[in-house]
Amino acid sequence: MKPHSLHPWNVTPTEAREIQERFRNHVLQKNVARLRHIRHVAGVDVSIKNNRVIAAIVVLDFSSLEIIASSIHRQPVRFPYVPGLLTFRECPALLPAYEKIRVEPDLVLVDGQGIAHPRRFGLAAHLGVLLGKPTIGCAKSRLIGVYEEPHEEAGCYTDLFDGEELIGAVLRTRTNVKPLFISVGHKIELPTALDLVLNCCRGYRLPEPTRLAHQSAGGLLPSPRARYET
DNA sequence: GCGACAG
DNA sequence: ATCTTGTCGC
Repeated sequence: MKPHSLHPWNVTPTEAREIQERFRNHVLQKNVARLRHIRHVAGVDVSIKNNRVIAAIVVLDFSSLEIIASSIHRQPVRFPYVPGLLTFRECPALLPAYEKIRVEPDLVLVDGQGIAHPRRFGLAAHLGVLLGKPTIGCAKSRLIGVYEEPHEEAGCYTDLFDGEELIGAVLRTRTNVKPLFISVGHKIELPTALDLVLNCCRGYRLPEPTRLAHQSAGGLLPSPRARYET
Protein backbone atom coordinates (compact mmCIF):
# COMPACT_ATOMS: atom_id res chain seq x y z
CA MET A 1 0.00 0.00 0.00
CA LYS A 2 3.08 2.17 -0.13
CA PRO A 3 2.84 4.53 -3.11
CA HIS A 4 5.62 4.62 -5.66
CA SER A 5 7.86 7.62 -5.40
CA LEU A 6 9.00 7.91 -8.99
CA HIS A 7 10.47 11.38 -8.77
CA PRO A 8 11.82 13.86 -6.20
CA TRP A 9 9.62 16.48 -4.53
CA ASN A 10 12.37 18.84 -3.57
CA VAL A 11 12.39 20.60 -6.92
CA THR A 12 12.18 24.05 -8.46
CA PRO A 13 9.02 25.24 -10.24
CA THR A 14 10.72 24.67 -13.59
CA GLU A 15 11.67 21.11 -12.67
CA ALA A 16 8.16 20.54 -11.35
CA ARG A 17 6.69 21.45 -14.74
CA GLU A 18 9.14 19.12 -16.45
CA ILE A 19 8.01 16.29 -14.20
CA GLN A 20 4.39 16.98 -15.10
CA GLU A 21 5.25 16.88 -18.80
CA ARG A 22 7.06 13.61 -18.28
CA PHE A 23 4.18 11.91 -16.50
CA ARG A 24 1.17 13.34 -18.26
CA ASN A 25 1.06 10.40 -20.67
CA HIS A 26 0.80 7.95 -17.76
CA VAL A 27 -2.80 8.98 -17.15
CA LEU A 28 -5.31 6.33 -18.14
CA GLN A 29 -8.72 7.68 -19.12
CA LYS A 30 -10.40 4.32 -19.07
CA ASN A 31 -12.63 2.66 -16.49
CA VAL A 32 -10.88 -0.17 -14.71
CA ALA A 33 -12.60 -3.34 -13.48
CA ARG A 34 -12.53 -2.44 -9.80
CA LEU A 35 -14.91 0.45 -10.46
CA ARG A 36 -17.65 -2.09 -10.98
CA HIS A 37 -17.56 -3.19 -7.35
CA ILE A 38 -16.76 -0.13 -5.31
CA ARG A 39 -16.80 -0.74 -1.57
CA HIS A 40 -14.61 2.00 -0.23
CA VAL A 41 -14.38 5.61 -1.42
CA ALA A 42 -11.71 7.92 -0.06
CA GLY A 43 -11.62 11.69 0.07
CA VAL A 44 -8.43 13.68 0.41
CA ASP A 45 -7.85 17.31 1.29
CA VAL A 46 -5.18 19.58 2.69
CA SER A 47 -5.18 22.70 4.83
CA ILE A 48 -2.34 25.06 5.64
CA LYS A 49 -1.84 26.29 9.21
CA ASN A 50 1.15 28.00 10.76
CA ASN A 51 3.27 27.25 7.72
CA ARG A 52 2.47 23.57 8.02
CA VAL A 53 0.65 21.25 5.63
CA ILE A 54 -2.12 19.20 7.19
CA ALA A 55 -3.12 16.34 4.90
CA ALA A 56 -6.24 14.34 5.66
CA ILE A 57 -7.66 11.19 4.13
CA VAL A 58 -11.05 9.77 4.98
CA VAL A 59 -12.36 6.42 3.79
CA LEU A 60 -16.10 5.91 3.55
CA ASP A 61 -18.30 2.94 2.91
CA PHE A 62 -19.51 3.59 -0.63
CA SER A 63 -23.14 2.59 -0.05
CA SER A 64 -23.74 4.20 3.34
CA LEU A 65 -21.19 7.02 3.01
CA GLU A 66 -20.24 6.45 6.64
CA ILE A 67 -16.65 6.92 7.78
CA ILE A 68 -14.79 3.68 8.34
CA ALA A 69 -11.22 4.99 8.53
CA SER A 70 -9.18 8.17 8.40
CA SER A 71 -5.70 9.48 8.88
CA ILE A 72 -3.84 12.76 9.12
CA HIS A 73 -0.26 13.76 8.45
CA ARG A 74 1.37 17.11 9.22
CA GLN A 75 4.67 18.47 7.98
CA PRO A 76 6.28 21.84 7.15
CA VAL A 77 5.36 23.63 3.93
CA ARG A 78 8.16 23.04 1.43
CA PHE A 79 6.76 24.49 -1.76
CA PRO A 80 4.90 27.75 -2.46
CA TYR A 81 1.47 27.96 -3.94
CA VAL A 82 1.88 28.29 -7.68
CA PRO A 83 -1.16 27.86 -9.94
CA GLY A 84 -0.60 24.62 -11.85
CA LEU A 85 1.88 23.24 -9.33
CA LEU A 86 -0.41 22.55 -6.40
CA THR A 87 0.71 18.93 -6.32
CA PHE A 88 4.21 19.87 -5.23
CA ARG A 89 2.80 21.70 -2.24
CA GLU A 90 0.24 19.12 -1.12
CA CYS A 91 1.29 15.68 -2.32
CA PRO A 92 4.38 15.29 -0.12
CA ALA A 93 2.08 15.37 2.90
CA LEU A 94 -0.72 13.34 1.32
CA LEU A 95 1.47 10.31 0.58
CA PRO A 96 2.49 9.69 4.22
CA ALA A 97 -1.16 10.15 5.24
CA TYR A 98 -2.14 7.57 2.65
CA GLU A 99 0.35 5.05 3.96
CA LYS A 100 -1.29 5.17 7.37
CA ILE A 101 -4.67 4.11 6.02
CA ARG A 102 -5.40 0.46 6.66
CA VAL A 103 -8.44 0.21 4.44
CA GLU A 104 -7.74 0.00 0.72
CA PRO A 105 -9.98 2.48 -1.16
CA ASP A 106 -11.31 1.51 -4.59
CA LEU A 107 -11.73 5.14 -5.62
CA VAL A 108 -10.30 8.45 -4.46
CA LEU A 109 -11.96 11.87 -4.72
CA VAL A 110 -9.49 14.72 -4.67
CA ASP A 111 -10.02 18.37 -3.80
CA GLY A 112 -8.40 19.81 -6.94
CA GLN A 113 -8.18 19.35 -10.70
CA GLY A 114 -7.53 16.11 -12.54
CA ILE A 115 -6.60 16.61 -16.19
CA ALA A 116 -8.34 20.00 -16.34
CA HIS A 117 -4.86 21.42 -16.02
CA PRO A 118 -2.41 23.29 -18.30
CA ARG A 119 -0.31 20.14 -18.73
CA ARG A 120 -3.18 17.72 -18.10
CA PHE A 121 -1.61 16.63 -14.85
CA GLY A 122 -3.35 18.24 -11.89
CA LEU A 123 -3.24 16.92 -8.33
CA ALA A 124 -5.91 14.25 -8.85
CA ALA A 125 -4.15 12.89 -11.95
CA HIS A 126 -0.74 12.99 -10.32
CA LEU A 127 -1.95 11.26 -7.16
CA GLY A 128 -3.81 8.67 -9.22
CA VAL A 129 -0.69 7.75 -11.17
CA LEU A 130 1.43 7.55 -8.03
CA LEU A 131 -1.11 5.35 -6.26
CA GLY A 132 -2.03 3.39 -9.37
CA LYS A 133 -5.63 3.91 -8.37
CA PRO A 134 -8.81 5.45 -9.82
CA THR A 135 -9.10 9.14 -8.89
CA ILE A 136 -11.47 12.00 -9.68
CA GLY A 137 -10.66 15.70 -9.55
CA CYS A 138 -13.34 17.68 -7.69
CA ALA A 139 -12.27 21.33 -7.74
CA LYS A 140 -14.29 24.17 -6.27
CA SER A 141 -13.20 26.61 -8.94
CA ARG A 142 -11.74 26.79 -12.44
CA LEU A 143 -8.07 26.58 -13.28
CA ILE A 144 -8.34 26.49 -17.08
CA GLY A 145 -11.04 25.86 -19.68
CA VAL A 146 -14.17 27.49 -21.04
CA TYR A 147 -17.73 26.45 -20.32
CA GLU A 148 -21.34 27.48 -20.22
CA GLU A 149 -23.09 27.87 -16.90
CA PRO A 150 -25.00 24.65 -16.12
CA HIS A 151 -28.70 24.80 -15.19
CA GLU A 152 -29.46 25.41 -11.53
CA GLU A 153 -30.82 21.97 -10.71
CA ALA A 154 -28.59 19.46 -8.95
CA GLY A 155 -27.23 16.91 -11.42
CA CYS A 156 -27.01 19.32 -14.36
CA TYR A 157 -23.65 19.87 -15.97
CA THR A 158 -21.87 21.36 -18.97
CA ASP A 159 -18.64 20.47 -20.74
CA LEU A 160 -15.34 22.07 -19.88
CA PHE A 161 -13.16 22.67 -22.93
CA ASP A 162 -9.63 23.76 -23.58
CA GLY A 163 -9.92 24.67 -27.24
CA GLU A 164 -11.37 21.61 -28.95
CA GLU A 165 -10.37 19.24 -26.19
CA LEU A 166 -12.90 18.08 -23.60
CA ILE A 167 -11.03 18.23 -20.30
CA GLY A 168 -13.82 17.97 -17.74
CA ALA A 169 -17.32 19.05 -16.71
CA VAL A 170 -18.92 21.76 -14.60
CA LEU A 171 -21.31 19.89 -12.34
CA ARG A 172 -24.11 21.27 -10.17
CA THR A 173 -23.93 19.03 -7.11
CA ARG A 174 -26.65 20.99 -5.32
CA THR A 175 -29.50 23.16 -6.58
CA ASN A 176 -28.78 26.91 -6.71
CA VAL A 177 -25.24 26.51 -5.47
CA LYS A 178 -21.97 27.12 -7.31
CA PRO A 179 -20.98 24.12 -9.42
CA LEU A 180 -17.93 21.89 -9.03
CA PHE A 181 -15.26 21.33 -11.69
CA ILE A 182 -15.00 17.62 -12.27
CA SER A 183 -12.27 15.99 -14.30
CA VAL A 184 -10.68 12.60 -14.78
CA GLY A 185 -7.83 11.88 -12.45
CA HIS A 186 -6.78 8.36 -13.41
CA LYS A 187 -8.22 4.98 -14.45
CA ILE A 188 -11.71 6.38 -15.06
CA GLU A 189 -13.86 8.01 -17.73
CA LEU A 190 -15.59 11.38 -17.35
CA PRO A 191 -19.20 10.11 -17.56
CA THR A 192 -18.41 7.55 -14.86
CA ALA A 193 -16.71 10.18 -12.75
CA LEU A 194 -19.77 12.44 -12.90
CA ASP A 195 -22.04 9.57 -11.96
CA LEU A 196 -19.91 8.52 -9.01
CA VAL A 197 -19.51 12.05 -7.70
CA LEU A 198 -23.27 12.54 -7.71
CA ASN A 199 -23.67 9.27 -5.87
CA CYS A 200 -21.37 10.59 -3.17
CA CYS A 201 -23.36 13.79 -2.57
CA ARG A 202 -25.50 14.14 0.54
CA GLY A 203 -27.21 17.48 0.07
CA TYR A 204 -24.03 19.55 0.37
CA ARG A 205 -22.04 21.16 -2.40
CA LEU A 206 -19.06 18.93 -1.79
CA PRO A 207 -19.34 15.16 -2.11
CA GLU A 208 -19.06 13.41 1.29
CA PRO A 209 -15.51 12.04 0.87
CA THR A 210 -14.05 15.44 0.07
CA ARG A 211 -16.30 17.29 2.48
CA LEU A 212 -15.31 15.11 5.42
CA ALA A 213 -11.64 15.17 4.47
CA HIS A 214 -11.87 18.95 4.46
CA GLN A 215 -13.32 18.96 7.96
CA SER A 216 -10.71 16.50 9.11
CA ALA A 217 -7.84 18.58 7.77
CA GLY A 218 -9.34 21.59 9.49
CA GLY A 219 -9.51 19.72 12.79
CA LEU A 220 -13.29 19.53 12.95
CA LEU A 221 -13.71 15.77 13.10
CA PRO A 222 -12.96 13.58 16.11
CA SER A 223 -9.28 12.72 16.20
CA PRO A 224 -8.62 9.85 13.77
CA ARG A 225 -6.15 8.12 16.04
CA ALA A 226 -8.63 8.35 18.89
CA ARG A 227 -11.46 6.68 17.07
CA TYR A 228 -10.67 5.03 13.77
CA GLU A 229 -6.99 4.23 13.73
CA THR A 230 -5.56 1.09 15.21
C1' DG B 1 2.74 44.85 -20.93
C1' DC B 2 -1.89 43.08 -18.80
C1' DG B 3 -4.95 39.79 -16.88
C1' DA B 4 -5.83 34.92 -15.13
C1' DC B 5 -4.60 31.81 -11.82
C1' DA B 6 -6.81 24.42 -8.32
C1' DG B 7 -5.61 25.51 -2.91
C1' DA C 1 -5.65 28.27 1.50
C1' DT C 2 -6.39 31.96 5.43
C1' DC C 3 -8.36 36.25 8.07
C1' DT C 4 -13.85 35.90 10.39
C1' DT C 5 -20.25 36.68 12.52
C1' DG C 6 -24.14 37.37 11.41
C1' DT C 7 -27.49 37.12 8.08
C1' DC C 8 -30.55 36.61 3.81
C1' DG C 9 -32.95 33.08 1.23
C1' DC C 10 -34.71 28.43 -0.26
